Amino acid sequence: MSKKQLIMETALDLFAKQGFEATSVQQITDRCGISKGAFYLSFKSKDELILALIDYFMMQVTSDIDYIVRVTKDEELLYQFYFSIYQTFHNHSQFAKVILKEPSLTLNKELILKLNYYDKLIGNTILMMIERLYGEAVKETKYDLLYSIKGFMSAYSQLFIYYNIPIDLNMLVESLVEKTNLLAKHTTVPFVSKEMNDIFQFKQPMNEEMKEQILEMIENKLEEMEESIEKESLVLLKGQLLEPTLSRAVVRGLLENIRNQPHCKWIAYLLRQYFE
Amino acid sequence: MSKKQLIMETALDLFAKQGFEATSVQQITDRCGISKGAFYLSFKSKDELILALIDYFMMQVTSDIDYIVRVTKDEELLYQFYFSIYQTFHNHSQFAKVILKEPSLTLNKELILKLNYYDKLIGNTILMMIERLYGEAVKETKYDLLYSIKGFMSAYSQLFIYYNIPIDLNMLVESLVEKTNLLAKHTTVPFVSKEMNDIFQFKQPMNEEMKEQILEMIENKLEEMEESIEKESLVLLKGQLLEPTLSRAVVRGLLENIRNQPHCKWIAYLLRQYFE
DNA sequence: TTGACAAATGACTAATCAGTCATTATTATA
DNA sequence: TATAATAATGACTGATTAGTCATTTGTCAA
Repeated sequence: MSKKQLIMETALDLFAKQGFEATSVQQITDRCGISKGAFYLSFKSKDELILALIDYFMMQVTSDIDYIVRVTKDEELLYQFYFSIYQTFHNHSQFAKVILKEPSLTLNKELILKLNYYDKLIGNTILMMIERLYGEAVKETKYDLLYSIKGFMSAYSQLFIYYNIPIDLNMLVESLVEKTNLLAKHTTVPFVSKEMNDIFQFKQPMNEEMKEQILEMIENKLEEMEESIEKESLVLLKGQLLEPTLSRAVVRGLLENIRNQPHCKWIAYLLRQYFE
Repeated sequence: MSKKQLIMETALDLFAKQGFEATSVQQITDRCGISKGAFYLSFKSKDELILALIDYFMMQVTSDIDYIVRVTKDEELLYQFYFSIYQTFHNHSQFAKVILKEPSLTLNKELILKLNYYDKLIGNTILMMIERLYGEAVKETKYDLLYSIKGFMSAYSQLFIYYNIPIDLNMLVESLVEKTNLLAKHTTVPFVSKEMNDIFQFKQPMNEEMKEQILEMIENKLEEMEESIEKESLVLLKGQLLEPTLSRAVVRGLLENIRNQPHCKWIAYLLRQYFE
């Protein structure tokens, strides 16, 4: 494990237990068995550490959910969606604690923006799922459905983030699927309008700047990769980004190729957004 | 306004903006136009201040909701319930920010216990409402309904706590009433069981110790009250607490008498719990 | 073995902040 | 008005902590 990763995992544990502000850099480095100075070789500041933590986990979560929504067939989608959400909460419960408990951290505007940004991305994915599953039927109420789903996620997550109760995940998910379907099929009174939702999630359309960012990420990634199918795929995708020549099917296949390369999930997610 | 109150309101603003840890006592006292020493005449420590803030607001909220649930007739109950919740969020949005953003505050176990305590009380009130409205029909699913309602509360509260969007409160409430009724009437797959819920909300039955506490509060209150119907009512209620002689109807009336006396809401709430 | 480079150290600095207390100001009382 | 009692002050203390940097340790290639 790299030093950076060691610091991140150690810090995560401590933040989950004590909170961000109450955890000193000294405490982190003591626990890691390294010196304080070594910490500053990996991170420019303590703030940079928490931002890195958020990126590290939220990228995973966001791209996982997006992938599920895109590849799962309709009949199983809602089930798989909730299943993946709660599995993630379970696998990364330490991180979930930090996020759910500490959206304050008012010191840092950047942090709030970051959390907002990922919340927006996940919201868009959920909306996409709602539209696919229920179509025109929920035209008026889809934003309410989005908020209801978010409500279910937060209310039920508390149940097993703080306590280690053995959970029948299948039962939980079945229960939420039923509730979601009920609301989708019978709700008639809308409250959240498109405009209201947009105030929070004003769309950031993919633009040239974004393209540059993706390109840069790909190039960094390519440098550290060894020759392989994955690398070849990424090279082709880079070409497609610069000048679109490949068919949609080929692109889809190439994305599938790189998806399971560690750290490539996020690039795959961004490219998927860009190409559509 | 008393000095204590001035400090509490000033601190609330600052905590809502900057968070608890990031706000220094100096900052609070500067804003109040008093010295740092004066702060410590009103509060033993900074921690005591946040605990006092939580008590001050949560007592109001808890007793308000409980009152609504007890006096509103079934047909309007759900509407009035949500209406009161969101009105409270709106009126005390600064406080809501502190609470919703800062359930961490990991320094202080006492604080977490306190928040848990009020959450439990409110949960019990909501459960009482659910049982009254839907009865046996939701025997299996009432705890899920409780979590769904909590989910709605938190998801929708975000909408207008952080942004000052003009809100059609009536529409919001209608929309949540419909959702709640839908879930209550059609949910068949339960997930949260009584036992699971009890792990969080293990009942603290009213006991002798509680009785002593209420008595002490009443006596403190009586000292600062002037002769009035309210004082007379409170004296009678104190008698009833020591030795029950009055009829239920009389007790109910007396409680109604003191309910609107400032600061008596909480005593009324506790007495209501005790007498039933 | 030597020397050059990089990695790691931890004592130190400067800043912050909760809480104290000797002193001063204000108010109530006689 | 004089005296006592109470309220308020703010400089100070001690503790903590983010971040720095001169020094040491480790690692190679020559």
